[in-house]
Amino acid sequence: MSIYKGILDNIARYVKLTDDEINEFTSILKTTRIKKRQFVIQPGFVSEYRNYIVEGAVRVFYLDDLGKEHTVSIGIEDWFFTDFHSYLNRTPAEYYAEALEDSLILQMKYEDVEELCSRIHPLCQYFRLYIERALSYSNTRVISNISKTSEERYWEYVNKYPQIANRIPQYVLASYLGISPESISRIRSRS
Amino acid sequence: MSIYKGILDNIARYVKLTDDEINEFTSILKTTRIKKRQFVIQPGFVSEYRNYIVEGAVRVFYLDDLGKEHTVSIGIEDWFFTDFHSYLNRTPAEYYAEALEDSLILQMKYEDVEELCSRIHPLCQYFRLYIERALSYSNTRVISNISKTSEERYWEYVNKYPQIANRIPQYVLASYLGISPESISRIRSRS
DNA sequence: TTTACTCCTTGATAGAGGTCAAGCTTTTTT
DNA sequence: AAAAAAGCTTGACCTCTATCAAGGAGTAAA
Repeated sequence: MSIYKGILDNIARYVKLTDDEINEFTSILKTTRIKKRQFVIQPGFVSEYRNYIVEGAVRVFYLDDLGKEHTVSIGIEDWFFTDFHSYLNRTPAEYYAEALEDSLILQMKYEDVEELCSRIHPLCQYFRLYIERALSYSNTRVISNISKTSEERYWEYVNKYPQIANRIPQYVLASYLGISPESISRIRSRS
Repeated sequence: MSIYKGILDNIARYVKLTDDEINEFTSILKTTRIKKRQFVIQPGFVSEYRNYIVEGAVRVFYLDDLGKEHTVSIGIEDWFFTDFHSYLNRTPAEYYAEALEDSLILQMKYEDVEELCSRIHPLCQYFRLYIERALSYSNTRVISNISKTSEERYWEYVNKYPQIANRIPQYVLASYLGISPESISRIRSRS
């Protein structure tokens, strides 16, 4: 089974590409294996790629002035990740992306994506439709952060993504939800 | 000066449209005037339109079970707003959109946008590029919410958007930042 | 110029959740 | 299998900020 099956199925849920277009698209994909705890993106370096996870788990996080980690995104199979600001503006990244497990990812360079999107209309449609949904999800997360208690956010996440919650360290989930690891531990013990 | 100047300039910052394409695009725009305190989107009704603000100010907010308001977005001239989840999935809205001033907006129906985007490649590009930046901004807001104190978030916003902060009621900004109005008042009095 | 909103401020109080510290458990490495 | 590293739990304490309550200021309506 092709390594590209996942991403091509993902695209096919939104648009229909011809065989030629599929070939053009897969030709810009770089396959990369990363070991657990290895960094794919680091502050100071431009995040050159949009990354798609074929297998494994990756988190993107911000390290603040006090040395505390704040997780921007947690991705498993069939998720995209990058430091979007760095990727779009070709400026040094502010975030780290770290493999939480040995992972296999597909990387597509900014220039290649832009070139293909400007030439292949359906591919442009795909990214537009995909990202509109990502934005809708991000809005939900913002509201959850400002309107819900730590306990509510924790159970909401665990119920919505049990397969992810059971797969990642609790301190990562804590830093994603904006809760201290100790509080997560206490929330769990309460029930 | 045309009422469409703002949105066409916005598009022109990303892509070049032909005169015919511009005409097709402007033909789907519905011009709507809304009075201060009037609702454009309400829970229970599908958010049919992507809305662009020509003149005025609009906020989108969520009303929780306890009757508290949580502001999703604050927009002034040259901003888009909608309940994206409702708009994309044709499901009843969960948010309100309320005019903070008498406003003039341009409304484009989901079906019309999709039809044009599937036919006019540069327009699809425009929305893709625009929304990628919106997503990048949304990520920044998430990190700000989980990593910064109320006081830091307040001054960050005021320094970044002084023209908006001075134009909207403080309780709206409070509910956007996830801070109580009383705390905002105390933060201000502290300096 | 009263009346009535709407919005903002200030004080008192309480509680959610952060921090620090120590010990325990599980996983990884050698 | 022992050692080391990584991750989780629990207790004590404390701080930030939400909440409740009351009053003040500014604006719009009558």
